[in-house]
Amino acid sequence: MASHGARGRSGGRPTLEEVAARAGVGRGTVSRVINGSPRVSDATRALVEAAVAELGYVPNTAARALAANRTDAIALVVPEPETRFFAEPYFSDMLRGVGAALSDTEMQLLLIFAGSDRERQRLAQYLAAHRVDGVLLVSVHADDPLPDMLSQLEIPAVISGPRSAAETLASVDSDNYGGARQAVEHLIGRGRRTIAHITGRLDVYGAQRRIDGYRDALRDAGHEVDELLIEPGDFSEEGGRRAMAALLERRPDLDAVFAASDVTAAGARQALREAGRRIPDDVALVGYDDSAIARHMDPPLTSVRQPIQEMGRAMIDLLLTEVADRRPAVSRGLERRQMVLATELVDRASS
Amino acid sequence: MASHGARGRSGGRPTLEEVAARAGVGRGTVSRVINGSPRVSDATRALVEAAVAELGYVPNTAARALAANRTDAIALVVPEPETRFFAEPYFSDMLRGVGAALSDTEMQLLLIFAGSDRERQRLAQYLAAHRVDGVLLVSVHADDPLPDMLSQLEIPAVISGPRSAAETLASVDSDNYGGARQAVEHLIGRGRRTIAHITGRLDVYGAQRRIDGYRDALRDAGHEVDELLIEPGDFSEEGGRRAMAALLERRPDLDAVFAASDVTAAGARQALREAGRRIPDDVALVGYDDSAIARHMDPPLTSVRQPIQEMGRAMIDLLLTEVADRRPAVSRGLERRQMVLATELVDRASS
DNA sequence: AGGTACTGTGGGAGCGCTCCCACAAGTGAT
DNA sequence: ATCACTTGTGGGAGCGCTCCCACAGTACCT
Repeated sequence: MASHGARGRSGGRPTLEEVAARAGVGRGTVSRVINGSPRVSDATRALVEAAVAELGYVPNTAARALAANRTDAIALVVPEPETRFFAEPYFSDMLRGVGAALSDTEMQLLLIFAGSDRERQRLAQYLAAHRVDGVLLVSVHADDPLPDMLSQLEIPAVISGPRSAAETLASVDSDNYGGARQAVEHLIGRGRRTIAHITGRLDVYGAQRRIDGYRDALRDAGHEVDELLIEPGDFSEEGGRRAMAALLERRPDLDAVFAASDVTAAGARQALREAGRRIPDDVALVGYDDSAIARHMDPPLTSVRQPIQEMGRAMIDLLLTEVADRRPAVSRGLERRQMVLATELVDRASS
Repeated sequence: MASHGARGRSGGRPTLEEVAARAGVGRGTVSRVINGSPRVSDATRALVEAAVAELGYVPNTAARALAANRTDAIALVVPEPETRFFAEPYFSDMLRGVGAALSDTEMQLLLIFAGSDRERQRLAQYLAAHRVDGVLLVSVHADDPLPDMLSQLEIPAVISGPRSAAETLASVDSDNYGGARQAVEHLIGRGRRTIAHITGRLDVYGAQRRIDGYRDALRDAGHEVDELLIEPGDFSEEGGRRAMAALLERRPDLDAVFAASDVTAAGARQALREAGRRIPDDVALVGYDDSAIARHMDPPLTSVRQPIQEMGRAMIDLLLTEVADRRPAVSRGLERRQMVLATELVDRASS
């Protein structure tokens, strides 16, 4: 049938040249029409479009990539094992936002996991080959070499959750400081007096910002900040349980807890229950993320919602701008592009 | 270290030609080394490899794709909305298996959702542009036009779960018939006498096979098959609930139920509970999929496990063979390639 | 009349590969 | 010595685009 050896004149997919011949114009003109250049008369454009439709012409991506030195693809790099990716609603929401923002584009999204060393290796190779025009980085730890590799290769990148206040990459983040303030102010407003905080991993910038927000909210309300009420966690359930137990031992009189994540709050709840404290009667509990866990907890957990889908959109916006400008924002000496999106407190029965 | 400034003519990435110059050989020879051709002497190979390492050469994928007319990429097409994808462990397991099988390959995996019409449109465009060498199709309904489109475009494809016994595409499936038999034989072995079956969607081939397995297992054990004990479901929880209620009304004396999916079993459990039947004391319950639901049900659900990761691997094996052979298996007139993998009964407290 | 500026168009020159033919050199049978 | 292979190698000819220069045509000045 169709494809024997010599895929000659008319056998395979139509080429630009064939469309040009059909429309009775030159190759350049067809290219202009395909790429939406304004420098084509309406009559010619119509002619070309007809030919394209008749032949069912679809541009050859490889040829375009080779000639134009771009791939029309960006990667969403997840430096976590796949399991984490599927377990945490954060990622799927992010993917949704990114996908939505990309759907009006010709850009294609690649999902790349870099959890294992092996996968890291592959990714490095991949990036070195410049197989994507830009990279979206989510969930990056402070000491990850990935961002630097990206700068080195001059690949535009946007990070969700800057690594520090001095983040050099373009970044999108939710307002961790403000979110923490909301949580604490809410608890104060409910009449709680002794409010503890179980932090996230201390090497995560966002976790630090939440601590800052916690402190400032108390201070601004005229409470003093008792360092004994701050206990480090690590975003995990077990960490939350341990931290809560420690806090209860140290300050049995506490009447509220702000946990740095919903999962942490779940752990804390467990410890509270074991200690015979009722939620919210004895101790009010507020989490962070507004994940499915929060909605299904017993009692449902008051939590700080991050606009994750919107963050995904914002990342794409930033990235596409940089890609269009053909180099990372920082190397153009432009003002650093850091976006911070507002959070929202979702009030449920736990507080 | 490796990459300082003046690399070759223009300062960009090194090309084949530059590697050739550096190694003092011809372009063709370098290409041969890169692609692992045996027709290169060991001495020359060493020379070229050294040059590659020194220059940090990485092949240009676009150029290769253009010249060789292949993309070294395959797509995993999920004709479902993203939400389903993340909700069902089936997909993540599949992805794991596929990823693992692909990790020794140069092949790149693309994850493409085609849940909405819009996404469908994009996918069609994508396939028409031949941007992948092959396609993995999961969760395809009987009337989906996708498989035909693929054949039309002569894109190699492997489907998980054939659409019928006469599936033309290469396919991988678990042994639905055998799995159902295992479930029913298990119930018979436990001394159950009146075993009902809540089916899956009847337009899904696998669901039909499970009904066949149910029937034959009963027959072979000397039981007669009572059609009143077979109630159609649709794989959903609500469907399971409804079906169970209908069965209880019709045959209040039943003492076991084989449900076509864990989710269905969850619905059935609800109906049983409402009717005051205890599990497994009054009615034994067996599901299908061995999903997280099964493990977390109360009581934990006996279920038929499908080797989903292995299925992913098998799909890749089939697909890569077809891709290497450059056209769909069926058009080569080869024996159809249908793989069927064994299932395993996971015995828990519900039976 | 000539000059200048634009708009629309055609087509050459690559982009960096793979494929394949040509050919030199070696090997062994006749 | 001739022929017939085999092995290893070089490099031409594309693959189907984009980029950009050249140039015809038109418009509006001097």
